[in-house]
Amino acid sequence: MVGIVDVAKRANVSTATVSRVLTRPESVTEKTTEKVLNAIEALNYQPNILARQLRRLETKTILVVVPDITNPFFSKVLRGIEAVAVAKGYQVLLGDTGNNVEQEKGYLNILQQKKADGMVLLTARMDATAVEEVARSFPVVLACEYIEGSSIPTVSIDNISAARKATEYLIELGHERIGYITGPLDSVLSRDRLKGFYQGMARNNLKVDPVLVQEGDFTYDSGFNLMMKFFALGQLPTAIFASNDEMAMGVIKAIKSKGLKVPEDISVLGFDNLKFSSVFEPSLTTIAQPAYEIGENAMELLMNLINKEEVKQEQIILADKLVVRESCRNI
Amino acid sequence: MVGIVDVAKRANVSTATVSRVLTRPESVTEKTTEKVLNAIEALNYQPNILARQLRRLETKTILVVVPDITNPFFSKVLRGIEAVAVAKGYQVLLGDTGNNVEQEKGYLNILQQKKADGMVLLTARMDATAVEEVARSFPVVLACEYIEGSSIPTVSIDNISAARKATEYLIELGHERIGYITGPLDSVLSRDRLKGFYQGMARNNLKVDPVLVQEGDFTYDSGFNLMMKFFALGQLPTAIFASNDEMAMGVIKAIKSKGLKVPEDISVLGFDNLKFSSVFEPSLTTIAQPAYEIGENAMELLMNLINKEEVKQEQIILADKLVVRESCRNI
DNA sequence: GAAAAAACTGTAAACGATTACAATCCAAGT
DNA sequence: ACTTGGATTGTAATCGTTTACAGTTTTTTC
Repeated sequence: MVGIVDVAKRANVSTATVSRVLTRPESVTEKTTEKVLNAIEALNYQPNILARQLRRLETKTILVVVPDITNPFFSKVLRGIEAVAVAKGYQVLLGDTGNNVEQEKGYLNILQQKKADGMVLLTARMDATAVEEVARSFPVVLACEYIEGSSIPTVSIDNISAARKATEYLIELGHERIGYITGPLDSVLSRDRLKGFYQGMARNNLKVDPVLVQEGDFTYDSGFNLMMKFFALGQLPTAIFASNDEMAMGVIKAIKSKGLKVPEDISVLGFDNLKFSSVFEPSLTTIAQPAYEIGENAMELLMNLINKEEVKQEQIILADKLVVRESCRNI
Repeated sequence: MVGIVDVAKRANVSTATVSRVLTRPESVTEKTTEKVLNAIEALNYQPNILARQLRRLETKTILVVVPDITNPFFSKVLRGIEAVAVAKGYQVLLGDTGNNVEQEKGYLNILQQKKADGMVLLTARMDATAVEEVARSFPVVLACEYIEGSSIPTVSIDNISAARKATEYLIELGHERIGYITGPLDSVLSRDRLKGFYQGMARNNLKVDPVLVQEGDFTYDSGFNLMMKFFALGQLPTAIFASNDEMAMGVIKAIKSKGLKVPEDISVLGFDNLKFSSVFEPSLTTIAQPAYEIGENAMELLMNLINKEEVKQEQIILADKLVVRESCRNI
């Protein structure tokens, strides 16, 4: 292994000078710079980042905790994060929890052990106090999710208003008997969307039939199964609002499997605007989240925290958008 | 920041002992262990991993270079990698290249600078010699892709035989005039699948019409556009083999847009078996790759390299599978 | 040309753990 | 009681950089 001392020896300078050539070239003569660079070249020297990190007490690494990397929505957020991270000279350490709360907790340690300079959480199902505890001493930002009553910086859309908007869109189309399929209710995000649904109904003086509100888990299968459950119960709604696109697709498949048509017989509305949602038949009317931008913003927020710059805005709310396609129509 | 010396002081032992309690508890008395643990507890001490890493010259981190994390196939491979990585006490550093060859090269440095103990590449479009150079001094394994004539350990399916098998399936169904849409031809993987297609045709004494072989880039749009090109050229094939599912969907959309039906008028075959492929209408007949297992195997191979264990098998070929659904039928 | 200022370079102490080696302790064997 | 040897523990070197501070050289100024 060739180290800085080897370079220093070969170039006939001190290790300090070598280090300076690498980190603050303007502080050293052109002549010495050249000598040093030659030596580096000749020896094919690569500084050991670990040593630098230890000395500087920073890792230039951030940890991203994702509930499921396989979910295209999250991977898009992740990409936004990664893009600005590398632009700022940071690397991304990946923490996929597989939707497992225990693993989620485990990743908190990585921060405390100084293996990363900061963390962005795309999931916050674990003990809120544990997160807050860590956030007190280390840079942490939440993306997509948030923790109620916490002051941890957050970037997300306004799930409540988005769901309300979508619900009211269905109501405008003349639907009154609307079914709703939630995400897992241990996440605030799911609860917020549900809240938005209730608000939309209430504002228009419509009653929500409790049997038409069912808890799913964001998977295609749960959408399919819950729709089948609606069929089994008799009493169909005229429209279904599924709290993500994947479940919406399951719902539609279930409807088709009964020989009915979407949107002619039942309208279906999704949430996320996956790439595939426009390809699906019928193409999905859905709420689009700016996934990539959420990632970018989260990372920028984190950079501010890490650099102890003033954080102007602690809660960034990005705009969502209702994308109207074919899966909903007036009654 | 509370360090090991603080703990040592409070427990009235040396730093060496504290370290031992943490790393080899069996080498220290029960009584002292307890004292130390108490002190650790009281001070809420977390060892600084950087320091340990520097001393041990290992990072317990591996780098995964992915062409596009947003692609569900790659994210599934990644998940397989991550799962065995964390099981073995390693973390995953993510390198998304955005299909950009320059960025790909950049990630090689991370290894050389010792920020990771090893690397798995899910893409190998860059200069083969550069990769080999790095692989000589550091643990590297390739997954999905491979480098021709190189001895870098690899895990993938046999793309040639898989594509040949798929082609022959179409031929069995009676198709003779078959179109093929390749992936980007700067990747071996794409060239292999193309080779398999040619082989399948040749074995059955069928001529390949050169205009029916077009280069795509694995995106939905390229599938759509190339199919439209086939229409524009007149002279339609009776079946299209697209070298991934996303393009196959584009192809099908294009066919439908012309008022034709799949598979009644034209059969379409894909490759990858994405989650959505079974939901798509018609559901796709396709080649299934064991994405998760590829990831697992790659990581296990890498572990062997890192631990300098003997690597029994340098090239692991996993089984692919033709999944027959609705998008192809006999002529 | 000497003094002062500026620019550059070198010495050595960090960073915070691990671990080779030395020192000590303690029980068992004589 | 006195070795002996194994089990614990402590001392201090070490990993490979960065950087405060000191020392040296060069440039500027009068």
